[in-house]
Amino acid sequence: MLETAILGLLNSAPLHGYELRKRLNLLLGSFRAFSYGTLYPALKSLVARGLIETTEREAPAPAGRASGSRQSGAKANGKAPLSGRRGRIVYRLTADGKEHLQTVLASSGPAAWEDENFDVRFAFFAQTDAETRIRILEGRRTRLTERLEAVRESAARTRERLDEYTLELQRHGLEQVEREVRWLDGLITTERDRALGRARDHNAGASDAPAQRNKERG
Amino acid sequence: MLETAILGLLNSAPLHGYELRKRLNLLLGSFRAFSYGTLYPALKSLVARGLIETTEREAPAPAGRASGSRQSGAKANGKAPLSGRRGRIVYRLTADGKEHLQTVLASSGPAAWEDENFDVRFAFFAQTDAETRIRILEGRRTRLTERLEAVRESAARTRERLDEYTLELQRHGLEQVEREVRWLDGLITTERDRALGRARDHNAGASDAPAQRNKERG
DNA sequence: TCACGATGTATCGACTCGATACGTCGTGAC
DNA sequence: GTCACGACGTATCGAGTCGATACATCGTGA
Repeated sequence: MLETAILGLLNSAPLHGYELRKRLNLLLGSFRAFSYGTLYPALKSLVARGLIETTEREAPAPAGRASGSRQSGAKANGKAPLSGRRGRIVYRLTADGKEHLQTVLASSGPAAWEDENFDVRFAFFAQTDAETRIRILEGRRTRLTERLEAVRESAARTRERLDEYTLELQRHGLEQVEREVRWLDGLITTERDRALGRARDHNAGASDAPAQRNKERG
Repeated sequence: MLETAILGLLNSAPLHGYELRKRLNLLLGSFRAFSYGTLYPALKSLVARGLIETTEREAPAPAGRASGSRQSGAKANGKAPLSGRRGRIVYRLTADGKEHLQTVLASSGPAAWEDENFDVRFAFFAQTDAETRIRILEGRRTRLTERLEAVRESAARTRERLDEYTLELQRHGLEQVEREVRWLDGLITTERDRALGRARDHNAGASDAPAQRNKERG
């Protein structure tokens, strides 16, 4: 769900719509690509509910009418797209919004591992505590294996009625889901190992840097 | 696109809505699952445009008011769900519909290999001629590699700003798409081999059964 | 100078889903 | 027997989303 993604991004830094969309689509990569027709109504709704607020920074070229040169160091670095453009609408989390985000990120019900939500929840795992991460991953895994079972069963009942291309499509779809399950297995193992590592560190009092992956060199 | 899928299914046999949806979701397997809220309006639109027509067969338990026993051999076989229920609305292709379907199945433009259409087009490859099949597969492949390139590029520009979970999500997404490309490569090779086989058979005058896959035993 | 592309906000129509409503029919529990 | 439950069957509604589009500013380069 878009709203969670917006809140999650704004939790790191205030952003305006255009930049928000770019980061959103970078965040979710090849999975989804929210459009403005989705983004702007969502922002409006969030403002109306008091979860985010607008801060009209970067005033629209004040006083000096149509004169060309911009006043701030706009293209000075040449990298940051956050240069002084024109009346952009920058959104920021309110206290209510922060609270709501924490509630959502701490939840691990079915809503968290359904198709339309899982990737967003996963994208913000860095802001989610370890037990919730594992619960969501396991819920997702169960969900996928259930679907796998259902498809296999209904396919077995009607196998001979389908032409080869339909069969190939089904076979490919099943394979994709199976691969997803194996991916989840790897992630769950990693999370469990980390939890053990943290427990051990807690006993022995060592570093708390959980950033390295145990399968990185494989 | 749902409409193409409906026309394609009705091209094999007349069906009513409920059965149509079941076959639709079996056909597309784990990819999509059209709901009634999509199906019935689409049927209505197709009827309005004269591409399909309703045939009110299987009359609604005529005359014999509320008496229990059904008159036809309803559960006699126990397998066919097409037994004599109650006033079902059976849809059938019209001549216009058949023609439209042929036009659509023969087309191989960008619309055929975009995300939302490709799987439906693929599901009806058995009703599509070989050159169109290859063009669609190659178009799809090009589309995916373009997207791969775009995601890789934008990821390279912002790699260090992302946390490990976001990176893992991106990596997984890229891997899925890469696998899709390799799948397409295999299909394209198979199609090309078949085309050669057909050409050879045409010269030597042998069988025209194109059903076996050349990678089945791999 | 002026066309073009990037930046930026915003809306509209079309499509789709999930939930829901309503109704028939067969089956099995009690 | 009867009654609840699940399969079958048609249909609509609200909400979320996309793609196209509109409009405006600004920088760049032909």
